Amino acid sequence: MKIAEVSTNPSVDIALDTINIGKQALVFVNTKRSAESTAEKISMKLKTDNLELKELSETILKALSSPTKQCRRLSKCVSKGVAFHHAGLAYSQRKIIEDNFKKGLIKIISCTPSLAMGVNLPAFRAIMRDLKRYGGRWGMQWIPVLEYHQMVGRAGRPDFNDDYGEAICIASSESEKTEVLEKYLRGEPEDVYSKLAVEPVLRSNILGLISTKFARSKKELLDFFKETLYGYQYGDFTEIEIIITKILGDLDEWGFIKTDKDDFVSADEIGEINLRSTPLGDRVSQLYLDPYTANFIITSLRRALQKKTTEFSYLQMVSNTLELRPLFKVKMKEIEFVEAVLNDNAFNLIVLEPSVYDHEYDDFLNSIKTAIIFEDWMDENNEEYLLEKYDVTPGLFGMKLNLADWILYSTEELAKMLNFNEILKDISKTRFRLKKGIKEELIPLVRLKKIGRVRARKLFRNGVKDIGDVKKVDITKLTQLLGKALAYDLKKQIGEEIKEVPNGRRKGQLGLGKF
DNA sequence: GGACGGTGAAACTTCAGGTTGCCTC
DNA sequence: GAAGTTTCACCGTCC
Repeated sequence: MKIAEVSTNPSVDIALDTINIGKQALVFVNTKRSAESTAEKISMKLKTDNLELKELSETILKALSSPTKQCRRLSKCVSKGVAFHHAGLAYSQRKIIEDNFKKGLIKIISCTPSLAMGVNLPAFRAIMRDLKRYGGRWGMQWIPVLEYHQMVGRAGRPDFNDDYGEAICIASSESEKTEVLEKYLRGEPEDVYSKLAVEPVLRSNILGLISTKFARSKKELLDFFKETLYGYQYGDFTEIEIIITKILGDLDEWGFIKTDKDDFVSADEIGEINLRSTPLGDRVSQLYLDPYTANFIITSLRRALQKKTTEFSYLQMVSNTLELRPLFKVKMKEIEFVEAVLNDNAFNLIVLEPSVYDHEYDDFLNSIKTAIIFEDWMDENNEEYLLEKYDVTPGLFGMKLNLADWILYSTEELAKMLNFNEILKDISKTRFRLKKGIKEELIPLVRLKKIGRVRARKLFRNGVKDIGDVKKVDITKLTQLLGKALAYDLKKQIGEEIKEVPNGRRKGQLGLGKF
């Protein structure tokens, strides 16, 4: 098969050819940046004046309260029927792209593996530009065969009367071509390994089994794991026993379980030791927290009781948990700035700072940067600001925000269990402000339904600063600020019923949607 | 003469992804 | 390891 060479870039050419034959394609690349630039390159070769696409492009641009450069770039591509797709996109934008690719409106998506892993979006062609990916200190690595299968599996849309699909790998040389053939076309996929083998998961599961009284002794625990895929793969049970014993020791030390070791038991009996979870352990298990993280939080909170803390202290603690990884990385040019913030906050931190020479130090700095970003969000900076300043995309940020909220919720719960009442308020306040992305002064307003950070700030700027002000303010002024429906709704929320003047929108009448 | 803009090569920087809790309209 | 981005030297043009 011969494909017209329109550009110097084979994947662009194949994508354009796909459009020419009236089909759709997915282009898989190995970085977010590549996904964007490839989509851009393809779209630049295209001309369309499709009205539907134009509308779609507008919707995408307006997905966030203020568009980021990422939104603008995506919107521009979409106006030509091309899109990029990766975890950095806002959730709503991802959804729009997926839906409109299914509908056939968007012809090409250039994407990272996010698409192959998640949603099922079949296309006539799956173009695999990159089969290698950066793997840290191992340099560029071939991606797993399983992942290759995921991508190939997207080729062909039986429901669109395609009786076949095309999966195309792009090799940069003759030798690479041979390698691809050997590894992916003729090669065997890797074995599937149990996820239980990851220590945090194992820890959580052991605590869970004890907490639910599913396992009452080490022997019962061992029996359980022997039956799992994990036990099957590990094969050597003495090895498993050593790991389980170590974890039990940790759980005991952290106060999440109790063993009967205080009573005298002989070595033979040790397998029969009675295991019980403590109320604290039960809560940790209910919260789905990794016990290691739970212990980390508790020790940090103990430190918080001893010293002056700020909201930054808690944000940094949260950023330092395993759950939030991978963190936002400190870029070369940011090191100085991040270290300066670290110095300013050093006295308030409740997490011990590792030595500069420690290999953990990098991640510690990353946790500072992540906390800085959270703090900026609480200071009411928007997604556009975060992208410009830190190169943090809305999608990834949203994900971290959600995680941080969960960890702060768990922190709150643990503090309650331990009666750390002095700091409880600070934790809740931090969580609330982070979740809403607001300064302290907006807290009362945001508690109202349908009032988020943007509307609350608007009200505040216009002198409506709390519930009392909402009561006092004239309905006309409120309508000016928020629109009629919302203004009346707000008055209603605070228990003030105002008769609606006629000529308003009738009940059940809806505005025109975007589609 | 100097400000400005375009161009291309060299230097530099960075690199995929996502499940968990709980609540509320 | 490679792509994408930034930087910088160089040159031409215009006022």
